[in-house]
Amino acid sequence: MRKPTLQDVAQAAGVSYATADRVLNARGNVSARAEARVRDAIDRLGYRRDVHAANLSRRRVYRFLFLLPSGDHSFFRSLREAVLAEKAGRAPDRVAVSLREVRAFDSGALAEALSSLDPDQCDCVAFVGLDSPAVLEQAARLDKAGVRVLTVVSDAPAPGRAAYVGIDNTGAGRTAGRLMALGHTGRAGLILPLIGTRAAKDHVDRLEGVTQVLADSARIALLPVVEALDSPDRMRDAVGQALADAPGLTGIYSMGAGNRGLFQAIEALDPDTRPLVIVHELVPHSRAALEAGLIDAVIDQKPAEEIAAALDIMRALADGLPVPPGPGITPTIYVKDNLPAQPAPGTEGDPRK
Amino acid sequence: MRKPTLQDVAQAAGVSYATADRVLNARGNVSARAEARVRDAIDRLGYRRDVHAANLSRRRVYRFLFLLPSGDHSFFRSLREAVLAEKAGRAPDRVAVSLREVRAFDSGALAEALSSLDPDQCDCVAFVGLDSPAVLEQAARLDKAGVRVLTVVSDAPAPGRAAYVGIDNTGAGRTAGRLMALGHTGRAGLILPLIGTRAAKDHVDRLEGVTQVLADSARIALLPVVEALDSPDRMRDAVGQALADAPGLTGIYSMGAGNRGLFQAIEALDPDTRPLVIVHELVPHSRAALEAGLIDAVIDQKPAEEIAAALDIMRALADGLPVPPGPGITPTIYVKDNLPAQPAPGTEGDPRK
DNA sequence: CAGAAAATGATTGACGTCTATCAGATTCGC
DNA sequence: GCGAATCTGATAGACGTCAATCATTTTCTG
Repeated sequence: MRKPTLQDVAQAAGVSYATADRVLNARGNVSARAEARVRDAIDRLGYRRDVHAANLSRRRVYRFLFLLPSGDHSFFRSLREAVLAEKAGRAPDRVAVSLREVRAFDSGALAEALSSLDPDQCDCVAFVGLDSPAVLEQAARLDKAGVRVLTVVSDAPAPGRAAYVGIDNTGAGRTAGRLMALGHTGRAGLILPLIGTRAAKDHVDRLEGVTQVLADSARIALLPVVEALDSPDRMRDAVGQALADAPGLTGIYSMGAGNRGLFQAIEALDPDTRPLVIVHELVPHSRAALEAGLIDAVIDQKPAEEIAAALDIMRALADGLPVPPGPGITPTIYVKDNLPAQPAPGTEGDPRK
Repeated sequence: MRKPTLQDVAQAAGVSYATADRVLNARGNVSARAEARVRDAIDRLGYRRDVHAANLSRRRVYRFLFLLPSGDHSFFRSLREAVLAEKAGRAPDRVAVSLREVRAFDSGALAEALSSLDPDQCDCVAFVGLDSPAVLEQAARLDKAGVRVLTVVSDAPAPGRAAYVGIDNTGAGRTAGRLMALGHTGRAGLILPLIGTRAAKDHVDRLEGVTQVLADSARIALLPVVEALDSPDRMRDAVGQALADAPGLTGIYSMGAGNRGLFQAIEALDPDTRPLVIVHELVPHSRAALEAGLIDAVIDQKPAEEIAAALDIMRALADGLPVPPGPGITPTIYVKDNLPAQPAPGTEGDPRK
């Protein structure tokens, strides 16, 4: 009743251990007949290779690399922190995670970083997708060289890309729209959509989503989109301007970053009549604004979960297993009352013994 | 630069492998001096025991048991399904998960099940907490006998209970209240609170939460609480009654189960003027109601994540590690647009090769 | 049918740890 | 300082797999 070993398989197949091993590890020099018998025995016995024993024997270490945007955007920072946190936690499982930073939104730099990657030093790379020919080409090259490639946060339609881990941004935009509509039950509204840049696919997708949902409701109108380039200063000015121009403003939906400026503008308003505000990404500033009642909801893509899910998939890819399905990452809605416990700073890592 | 082995530690400490092993595994018969030298070497080298090699050698299998409520409540069913799904996925990691069903809310049955547990057959049990002396006593007994004990979904203040995995239900109730308030921006409201039973702590906690938040807003009033005992029929009747009695009803918050009856009652109303509806737990019925636009939001405690988190903790407990912090489970808000992809039925498990 | 090529079996030493045994060394009580 | 108790070192065989070698058998080729 014990789990069958390869020895058992060999015996059941009527071949030697060596032959069973040759089949299992595709070493060649096996007759079709013997291979069939072994495969059959594997099925019959329900044999599963003991990955841990195997990894022990071959001294295997999984080498995974994250190429993530540098810069001090809080969201990218939390992505990078999530990687470092996982790094410590996965070490006992023979997973060596490393992190390299590349200039944000710079497809040239990303392609360069990918091209300098030695396929013998890395089993799997993950990066934030950028739709550029050079990037796609490098992804294909790595795939051919035996390095599994996956995208996170934002997809890139590279042919060799084995998986994407991230949220559906159109859905996230629709979610924001749904909340806006909820906040306008029984009354008319005028909403200001703030975007970082039209060049960012995720921002555009969110815009499309919110537009879809709000188009349904005749009473809610959208002002023209303002591009604030993820800059707090521009953001503050743009919001000030909009509030002055449109006194009847009832909602603000910010699809990009740089929300610090937005919060400053709102702080100046009467809390009882301020517009309904929804922003993206739970970072220290947005969390504080939510707790202070300056804003109403934050839509988050849970970077820590994203990284964890990516690592699980990288692991499966490296072992040659099918990518586990999993429900994908769904955007989460935070209000003041369902915030996760504040992680104590510096508590990550260092699990003794 | 390789990871140090116990052999390296022994050498660095100037003792034999056998002595280092005696220290590491607390086998006794070691002088204080030798022990100190070994401990020091462990620290200096940053030695970590290779758990996988150790488990291989000692043929260890983690035996974890979930005692979960039986019955066909969708929520309990999804809990049980989550356990079965994890069971397959964790087998390669030497984790043997088993599931036993006990009558829901029956503390006698739970205590009985706990008492019949053989400490030699199980490393860790998880159950849905019930605050009864018999249950607490059994938890303490098991803890003494070396079986780690944790509660899920609902806590029990047992002294031996090593961890609780579940959401903060007061927070969940507040979250619902916040959404209700959002849906009543700029207008007055009258809300019907539906509860399963006052005997269930989680229901009462949610009620307290929603009351807290709505007390702040002078324009929103709460009707007297209706106990529907998680029964669809009672639920339907209660809602029908309330709609007749209070034509100005603008919101319904259902804190318990049996929402099928609620959905039936709402289906009969004019979709444009129906009250705002919030329920708990994303199960097939509530999901369908959300997709159909019958209700506005579902607050979910993510049973699959809860089980996964519980298993991670059980594993850590069994290895004698400190319980990893982790942000706990926060209740998630689902609207029509951020629903997880429907898991294809029967796709779980059976990962070949 | 001989010779070459291909397939198979048998075996061995890792990997890092556990568990056990046994002989030898050190310390202790008295 | 003698026997007993305690401590220490050395070693060996597992666990399930990998990777390699070598001898042998079978099959193919012409």
